[in-house]
Amino acid sequence: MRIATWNVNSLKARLSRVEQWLTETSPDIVCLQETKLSDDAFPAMAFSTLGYEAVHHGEGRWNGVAILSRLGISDVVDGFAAGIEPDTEARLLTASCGGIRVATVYVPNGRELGHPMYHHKLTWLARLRQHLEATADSTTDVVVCGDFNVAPDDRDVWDATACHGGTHVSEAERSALGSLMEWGLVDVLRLRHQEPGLFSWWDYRAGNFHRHLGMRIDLLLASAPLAQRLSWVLIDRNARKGKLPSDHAPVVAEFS
DNA sequence: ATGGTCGAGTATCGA
Repeated sequence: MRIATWNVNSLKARLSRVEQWLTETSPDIVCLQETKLSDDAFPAMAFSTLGYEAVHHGEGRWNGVAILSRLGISDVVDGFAAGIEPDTEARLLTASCGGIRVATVYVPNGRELGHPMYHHKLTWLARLRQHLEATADSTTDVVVCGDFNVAPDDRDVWDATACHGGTHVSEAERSALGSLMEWGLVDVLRLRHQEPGLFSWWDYRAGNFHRHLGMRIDLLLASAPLAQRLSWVLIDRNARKGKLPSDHAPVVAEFS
């Protein structure tokens, strides 16, 4: 079973590249973020043609998340589970696909340290943990993947000194991500690859991609029993190259 | 020269 996550930075602008990538990569389950589409504008037919059922939770101009599956889709939840303070934005979508509880997440960026949106980011991550507690239990295989807007440790940024003092690397953000993972999730890329410099996002500006100035902020987290079935995992840098790329590369993992 | 580019939409804002 092959599972992928990709922040596409506008599915409208990226559709032809996404279609091409799906054909080449053949994932069974795909989590998308930043579709920037309303539900009405979501191109379900394009994915159906490629063999995917799809669900989308969007708002139009910003945010927007989707799940594509070749293994069926059921028990869909838009946003946080009942009983948790609702999100005013479309950043979370959960569904069951082929026996796995799958959540696609687009964590708030945070803007800058101390900004109201930074505090919102921290509480959002705490609510995501509550959501997992409400929507899955220890007997369920779970995947939580997407754009976390947090680099888990200093190996995950091009220069820890240069990044210090900004968002994505603060202790509070890393701690909030850690709390989420303590629910019982494993960062599967680090099961196979320990080296620094494995990035999933590069700013469009200043030729950062070609200068290797990036961060690993797109994570594929799996519950421990599922993580033990990991066959391989990679970040597909090739998808960041060429014409009209997203500023994020997909992360793909294969489970036996 | 302390920016640099995208994508939303059409003036700026968000990332």
